[in-house]
Amino acid sequence: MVTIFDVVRHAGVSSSTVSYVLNGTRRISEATRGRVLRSVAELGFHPNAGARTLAGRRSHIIALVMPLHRGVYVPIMTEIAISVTTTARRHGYDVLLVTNDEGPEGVRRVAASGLADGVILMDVELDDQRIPALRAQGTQAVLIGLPDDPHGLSCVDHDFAAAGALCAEHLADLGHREIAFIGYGSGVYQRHAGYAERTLTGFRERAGQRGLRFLDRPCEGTYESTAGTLARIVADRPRTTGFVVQNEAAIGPLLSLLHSSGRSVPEDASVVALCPEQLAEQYAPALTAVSGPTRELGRVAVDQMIRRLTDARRGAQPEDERPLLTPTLTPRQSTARLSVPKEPS
Amino acid sequence: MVTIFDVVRHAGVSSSTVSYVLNGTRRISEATRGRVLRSVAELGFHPNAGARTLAGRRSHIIALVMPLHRGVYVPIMTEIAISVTTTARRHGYDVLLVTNDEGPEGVRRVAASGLADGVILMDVELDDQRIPALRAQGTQAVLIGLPDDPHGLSCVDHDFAAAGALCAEHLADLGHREIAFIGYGSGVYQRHAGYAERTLTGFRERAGQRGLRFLDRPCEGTYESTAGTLARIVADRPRTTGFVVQNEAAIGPLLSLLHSSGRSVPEDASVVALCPEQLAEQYAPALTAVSGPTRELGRVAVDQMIRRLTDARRGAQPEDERPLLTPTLTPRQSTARLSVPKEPS
DNA sequence: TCACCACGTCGAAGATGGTCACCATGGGTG
DNA sequence: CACCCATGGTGACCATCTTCGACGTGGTGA
Repeated sequence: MVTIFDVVRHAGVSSSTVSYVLNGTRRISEATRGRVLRSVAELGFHPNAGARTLAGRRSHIIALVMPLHRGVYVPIMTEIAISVTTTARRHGYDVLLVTNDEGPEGVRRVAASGLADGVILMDVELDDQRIPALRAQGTQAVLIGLPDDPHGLSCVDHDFAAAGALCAEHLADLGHREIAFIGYGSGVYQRHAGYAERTLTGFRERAGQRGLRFLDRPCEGTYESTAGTLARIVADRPRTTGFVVQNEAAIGPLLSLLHSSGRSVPEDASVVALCPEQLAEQYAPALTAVSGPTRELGRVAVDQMIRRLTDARRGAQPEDERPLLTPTLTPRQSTARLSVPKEPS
Repeated sequence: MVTIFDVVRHAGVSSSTVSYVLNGTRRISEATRGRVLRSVAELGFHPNAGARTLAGRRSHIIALVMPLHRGVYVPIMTEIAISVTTTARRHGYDVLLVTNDEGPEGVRRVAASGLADGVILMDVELDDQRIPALRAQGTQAVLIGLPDDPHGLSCVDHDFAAAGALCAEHLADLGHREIAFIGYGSGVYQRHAGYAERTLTGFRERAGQRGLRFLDRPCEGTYESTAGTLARIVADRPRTTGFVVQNEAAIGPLLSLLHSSGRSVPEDASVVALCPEQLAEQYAPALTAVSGPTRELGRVAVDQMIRRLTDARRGAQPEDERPLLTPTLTPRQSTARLSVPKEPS
């Protein structure tokens, strides 16, 4: 094993100098710095993680707590995890993957043992049980999602209300007057996943402002449930020409159902999806979709965490931030101007 | 911060006893054990990770190296990551998420610093650059996938050949004589992802044994490329009645293309997908699919790692294992007996 | 020319919180 | 009485960071 003293000998400096160079703790002349770095590279020195953690009282590790539910859109979570990891690396941190099956105890363990310097929580529920645990430990935390009471921690999330509003706006611009909103299964709403509600709220509000008639229906996302949902929508509001789908699993079924019921997209019905670009492009026709900057979510979360950690190390009270990331609507082939107005004036 | 000495005072024992109880290193009488555990629980003691790592010369952390490619089937990777994490926890290990953008250097860093006791590699290429780095460090490693030269490390993978064979078998049993195999885009084969080749080999072999005529075509998975692939298949072999799809992204396009070209599934064409159950169930009709036990993959990888680590700690040479997990075919609505034989005898 | 200062580096002494090889004790056994 | 087993205690590490007084060097102002 290569230790710091091997570097000390090889570079002809003291161990404190090596430490200073590697941690950037103090100004070191460019010449010495270069010599040390060359020795480090040549010997393949990597400071022992345990010793560094113990002596420095920080682990250079951020814990990322991932949800386990099926039904959450997994690739999104993964994309966030990856952007968290790469961003963390850029700041010299590694990422510990923690699953949620340990519940609040997992968070407590990771924080209390000093395994991680901070915790990033994904898929936050409105009254999340892990938050009090985090507060009690005095651990730095960043949430991806918005809980009821976020004091003492930073949050970041998509601006779901804006996303919902964008959908209404776009369909209104295209002349549609009657819209149906196809949401998630009731389980998602019961889990108090705020994003579902906020999207709906944003949609409703803007739809109201634009004078649209609208209907919203939960949907489990299976073929059968989507069929049922669509049937009820058509029964209640036969003149519906615009569809907003939030449940990604329902998109496929919805398209085939529309097709098989003789309505072609976008001539007879426009469909806006709330889903990642990648998914939207896979359908035929390609879907007009509203999506938030997923990778950004992870990046911002880590940046906030780094800020909190450096603040805390300086003895300052970290500032609670709460940015919302703006989604964008990308028009594709699934929406079109209402060509034959159902209500000629 | 609660240290082991707080427990020592509270329970009235020595620090080694506390350590022994917590690590199960040694027999401790039931009475003492209970007293210690009660104190630990009462004080909320969690051994300091850094100190434990330094003193014990092991971190209780397993590094999991994840690929970054888009286009690989992400949810599978995620499912593996989750099963790795939960299994590791059952053995008292945590999981460090390492992305592949650091390349072999990432693996080297994590191993040389003692940050992780072992490394699990996903998405292994045939001549993977990270493997020599691992060998040089003398780090314990388990690969998910099969490289060219796996000596000195354990591997686990699906039995892709068996999966390919199952597809051929099933279609042959149903009376189909002409089959088309729709593979991944050429990029996947160029990356030397062994699984694509092995599936194809298994399929070809069994198809040959069963006297099937078959055709295999790569496919990028977009709507356009799938359309092109299908057109060429129909042109070359108009009597094709069975389809095997390995590229999950091509499934949706394939189904709509078959539909729009007037062939209904399964009456006119049978489709077998090589994909996870979850995905297969989302289509209409639900797909007959061959899938391997994804979670099992992560579980087995971790179990192998644990075995290697305990062997190595005992001074024994860890045994290289190389199990292949058997896939299963689940019949659903997308395959049927060929009802109107094209070649009446 | 000399006192003084700022800068960069050294060296050595803790501090960090557990682990584990080795040792001590005490009661039972042949 | 010698020996052994079961149990629990003692203390030497583990490898780095941090801190702090000291020191050499070159520049500055009197």
